[in-house]
Order: sequence, then structure tokens, then C-alpha cells
Amino acid sequence: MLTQSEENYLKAIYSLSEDQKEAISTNLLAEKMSTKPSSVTDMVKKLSVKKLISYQKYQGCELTVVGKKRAIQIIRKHRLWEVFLVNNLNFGWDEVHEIAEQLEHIHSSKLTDHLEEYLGFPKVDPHGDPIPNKNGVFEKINKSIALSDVDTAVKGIVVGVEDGSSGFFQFLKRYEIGLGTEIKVVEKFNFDLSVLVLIDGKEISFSSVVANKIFIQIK
Amino acid sequence: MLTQSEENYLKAIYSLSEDQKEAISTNLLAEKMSTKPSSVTDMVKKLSVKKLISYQKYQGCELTVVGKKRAIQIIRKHRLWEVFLVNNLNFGWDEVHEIAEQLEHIHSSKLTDHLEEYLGFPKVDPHGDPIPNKNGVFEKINKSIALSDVDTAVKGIVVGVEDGSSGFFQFLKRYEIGLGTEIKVVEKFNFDLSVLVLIDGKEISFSSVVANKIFIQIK
DNA sequence: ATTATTTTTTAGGCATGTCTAAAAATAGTG
DNA sequence: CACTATTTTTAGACATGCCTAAAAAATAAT
Ligand SMILES: [Mn+2]
Ligand SMILES: [Mn+2]
Ligand SMILES: [Mn+2]
Ligand SMILES: [Mn+2]
Repeated sequence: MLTQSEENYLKAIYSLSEDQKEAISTNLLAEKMSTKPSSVTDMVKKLSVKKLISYQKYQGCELTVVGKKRAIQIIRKHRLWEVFLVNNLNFGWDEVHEIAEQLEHIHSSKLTDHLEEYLGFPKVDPHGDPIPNKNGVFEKINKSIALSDVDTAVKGIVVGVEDGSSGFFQFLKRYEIGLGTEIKVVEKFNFDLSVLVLIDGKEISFSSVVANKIFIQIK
Repeated sequence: MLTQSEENYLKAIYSLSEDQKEAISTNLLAEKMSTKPSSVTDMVKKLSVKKLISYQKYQGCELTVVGKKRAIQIIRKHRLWEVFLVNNLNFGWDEVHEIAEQLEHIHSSKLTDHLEEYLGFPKVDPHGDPIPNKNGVFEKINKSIALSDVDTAVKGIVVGVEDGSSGFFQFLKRYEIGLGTEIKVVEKFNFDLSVLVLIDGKEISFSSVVANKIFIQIK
């Protein structure tokens, strides 16, 4: 049985591995976990002994096949609970992440599977992220593109946002942006990487920080 | 924010306080928590500093008003989740306790309240135990009586069972006993405190252990 | 190739929650 | 009222997960 901390490390390593093929460095993982590199070293040693990651001193770490499966199961639980909170308990999509961070650590595969069935085997969570099935399989249908990478004059609909701070969700709510919102890129400014977009007839300027976190699907 | 361990101690103290008016002794609490008296001493000191219990060396402990409220909120969550698991996720009443032991520690009063509403403000959990409302108020309608205390020839229907091991639930399932089952006490044996009962036309002998855990309502 | 910088690990410490063994306090008995 | 038995607390230890400060290794720069 893994501790919550161990599970959170596995999730973090998995998440970072999606962005890069190479091993995850101690410092990068420390950053992600909001902790100190020395703490990370302690933990990767432990996870390595448990064969959940491969780790060589000074060489960073990578999930083993078993470790990756564990990570995906935790993500599965996280996203299923988020669906439940939004669809059934009337939470906003901006309120569920923190609670799901707790619920993802409940140990009962039967619970997870029954919940999935109860929810009608959803394919994506409220933020547009795919939900792995019982066997850890999920489609990376996310051929979405960050607003910052969209060409001028191109439009699309929001299919995902990066799991971020509650401040970011507040921001989205303020501008009435959610899954399905249509956004058109009007102009891009190189000097500060900001993006001028058109939403529901209104022009809005997004900073590069925001433009990097909103993902749209074109056509 | 309380740790899971602290919350479990509060629950245990509350539970023991229902059976006795006096302060809860260190040994009794250790027994209930399946831990050692020395560990209990450590914890009661901590809870005392936090003003959740009153505690004087060698004199046992009692919940403060604040501590009692906390305990009741945890019980509220436990029972609401049990209702959800049985009513919505198709779990059997004998399978939900362990999972609820985990779910009761999720910190979000909004979640609890939304769940309660979603479930339709249930008054009792799947084991017949009352569910406190948002303000910690609940009716002790449990004028039920343990089988061991029922007089000979008296009959009633099962309205509750003591939260016990999964072995106990297996036992109940084997004899097809659930909420609503009619049981008649045929004879009581003083030499071993066993009870001979009649269920659905069949005579069964219950040990005193079992007779103490099944609660029926008469007439 | 040597020095400087950055990254990573080690060493030692702290808080939580548990344990065993021993000491202290309380309760029970004649 | 002493003496014993039980209960409870203390002392010291261990595992987990985190920290700071210092040492060691790897990487970059001169
Ligand atoms: Mn999330
Ligand atoms: Mn988490
Ligand atoms: Mn229960
Ligand atoms: Mn619990």
C-alpha cells in the first residue's frame, strides 16, 4: 500500500514525463512537488526500492512499467471524482481539483469501478482531460493546441485548460470561458507574447501566461 | 486542520462516551483504537492542547464542546458516504464501512453538504444509524434494544447492527439478516449467555457476542 | 585543463505517530 | 493502613517525510 506522498510523487513524475522523454531530474521534481531536492532524493530512493521507478544517482528517475500503471490509476480516480463533483454534486469546474486531490487517494478499486459505471463511463473530465479505463488505457485525443501556438485569424473551441491555481479558474470564470467556448485569435504580439482574441464578439487581450494554459481544437 | 489519526481518536472517544457518562480511561481508548496505552497518552496530550478534549493525568479524557462537534461532523461524513455507496454505487451494507473510514477524512464541508443534498437528506445510514445534519443535530430515535437484552418470547425487527468486522457482516449475510428482518427470541441460556431465536421459521442459536451486536425494535 | 557554477547527495535534525520497557500513580485487599 | 495489583505515564527508540547546511559529483566556462 502506497502512502499519499508516494502516490503524489508518482503522479508528478508521470506528469513531467509527458513533457519530456528523458529521465526526470531531482530539481525538476522538487519544483513540481513544491519541496526541496534533498527531500526528493529521499523519496526516489524509497520508490526505487519498491521498483516503481528506476533511479541511478545523479541520473534522475523514470517510472517503471508498474510505477506508470500506478500513476495512471491515481489519475483515473482523480478525474472520475472530478466528473462526479461537477455532474452530480453541482460543483463548478474551478472548484473540484483540490477535493479530487484528496479523493484520488482513497484505496478501493471496486469503488473506482463502481463510480465509473455510475457516471456512465465518461471519456473526459471537466477540464477536457481523458479518463483512463480500468486497464489504464485512454485515448490521447488531445490534438488540441495552446492559444499561444495558434496562428492569427484561426478560431477553435476550448477543449482543455491546464490544471492550475484557483486564481486561473477565477480568471476563466470572469471572462465566461469554459469547455466549448469559441475563441478566435485576432493578433499576436511578439514583444510580450500576448494574444488578442475574440470571444463572443468581444476582443480580449491574454498574457502569454494565460495563452499557454488554454487549449483549443481547430475547425 | 486535524490529521486522520486525531480525527479517529475523536471518533473513538465519542463512541465510548455514548456508553458511559464518566471520563474515558487510557486503557479503554487504547483497546478501542487497537493501540498501546502509551500511544494514547501521547495523543490525548496533543488533543488536550488543541482544546478538543479535557484531560488530567490519570483521570481519563472527555470531549470538549468543540471536540464533540468535530467528532459528530466526522460521523456525519462517514454515514453519508455509506448511504452513497449503498444507494448509488450498489455496494452491500457489509462492504461500505472500510471505505467510509477513508472517505470520512476528506476535508470539505461543501462536499459533505452537497452530498447530503444529492442523497436527499437521508436520516439514517445503511446500518440504521442516525445521520447528523449540518449543525450536528440528529435524533437518537434508536430506542432499539440488543438481542441479548430482549425478553423470551418477544419479537421485533432489526433496526441496527453494531459497526463490526467484515466477519460479522459475512455472518449476517449467511443467515440472511438485514434491516427489517423479523427476529423472535425463543429462549435464553444463562450458562453461556447464548440466545435461541426464530428467523423466517428457522431456529438459530446466537452466541452472546452476536446477540450483543444485533439491535431490534419491538412491536 | 583547470576553475567556477550548478546539481545532487549526504549528514544531522525536527515533527508525527507508533512501540517496548521501566517508573510512577491509583485502586483494590486484607 | 500498608501491601499488592492494575493503570497510566515517562523514557527512549524507530519509521515516515520533511528541512537546512555542507560535501560531492556533474556540467559549464575560461
Ligand atoms: Mn484536477
Ligand atoms: Mn494528490
Ligand atoms: Mn460504518
Ligand atoms: Mn477513520
